[in-house]
Amino acid sequence: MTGTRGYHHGDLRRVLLAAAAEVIEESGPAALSLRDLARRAGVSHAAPAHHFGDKAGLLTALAVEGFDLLAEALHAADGGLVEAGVAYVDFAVRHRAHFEVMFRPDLYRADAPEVAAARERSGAALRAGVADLPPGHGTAGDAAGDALAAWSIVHGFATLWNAGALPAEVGDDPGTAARGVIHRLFGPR
Amino acid sequence: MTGTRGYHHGDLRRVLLAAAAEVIEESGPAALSLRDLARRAGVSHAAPAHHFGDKAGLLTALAVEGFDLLAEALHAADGGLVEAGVAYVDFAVRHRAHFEVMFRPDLYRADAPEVAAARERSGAALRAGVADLPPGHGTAGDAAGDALAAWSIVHGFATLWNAGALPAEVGDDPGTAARGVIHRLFGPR
DNA sequence: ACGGCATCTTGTCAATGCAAAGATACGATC
DNA sequence: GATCGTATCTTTGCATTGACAAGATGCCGT
Repeated sequence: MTGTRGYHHGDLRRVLLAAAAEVIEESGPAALSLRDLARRAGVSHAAPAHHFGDKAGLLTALAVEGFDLLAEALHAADGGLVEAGVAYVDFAVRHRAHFEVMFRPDLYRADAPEVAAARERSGAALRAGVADLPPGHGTAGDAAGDALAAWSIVHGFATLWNAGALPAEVGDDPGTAARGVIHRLFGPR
Repeated sequence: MTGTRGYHHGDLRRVLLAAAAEVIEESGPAALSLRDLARRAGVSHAAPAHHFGDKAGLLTALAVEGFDLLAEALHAADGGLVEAGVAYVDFAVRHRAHFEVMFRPDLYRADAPEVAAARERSGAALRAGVADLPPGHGTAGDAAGDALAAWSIVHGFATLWNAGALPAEVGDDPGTAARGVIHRLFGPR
């Protein structure tokens, strides 16, 4: 099914998305070339256009996939807001390419309905994590504010980590480092 | 001095950097074209290469300029860690193009010595803000941890704001919204 | 068997980044 | 003030890319 050699590739769409993620992870979105992806997949240079229309179309598909993976990761993280935050950072590091594209609206069609739907799914997962917050945590029960602060701190940490902007003393395990940071917001005092 | 017409432009380097920032602000770094910048400046398409070598060189210069502007903004923000954080967010929104490039190492030569120096200048400014933190703020005097948490939350908020990822309820003034978020970390309880 | 349709290919064009080689003017030195 | 070195800018050329158009191939249902 997947190893085909004939005229029809059979799995091109998935292969192209995976190759795109690989390239972006190694060299960033700027180095992405549709023709290079086609070469890697062993198809003609115009084959990707059929599945995604253009470059923005491919990145749109990648963003949708990313938002869905994120929603899944957040749902899987049982253990309150702190663990959801760790899962967020973990996702950003493990799926660096998806994460990078997702929050770069100039690279894809961020207003596409499929994107909005996928984004909403992960947004709901995030809010569910905040709802688990035990009341009386210092903040005056402002759930929206809590969510914004939590989102900001994990998103910022993940972004800085991926950008290589953090000093070496932070360590080499993003999960534990993230936990320490998140505890300053919502953890035990 | 600046309105030259002759063979020599006289101010090309600055004009190109300004035009680049403008283009990036409007359409993102992916839409940046050296030839387009040259057209805007009224020079030949190869003129930019002389000043910056290549595209990465231009973005390197933009990143250096950005780190210096950030250091300046942080120094100017007297009023403790909270105000420094607000200044950080304010910088990211006002100089969105610089900010975007600064934390995208794949776009420029992040290992260039001029970049490291400029980055260190803004890093020192950030740490100076953290040192102002009154002790006994809940955290056990872990300055490095405080700095990391503070940097993460303001960087994340700024990034999400610029990406247009935040819901409309947050409002339209990044400064006040940021203040609310930062207060959850270090503000009065 | 046949026809519709999704999939993939070939060919083409404008735009871009980069490099090489040449033209022009500024400024220091005499 | 003339001359020479050099920084600045232009012209030309080439490989790569994204996007489009038209055609080839094979799967699938009728």
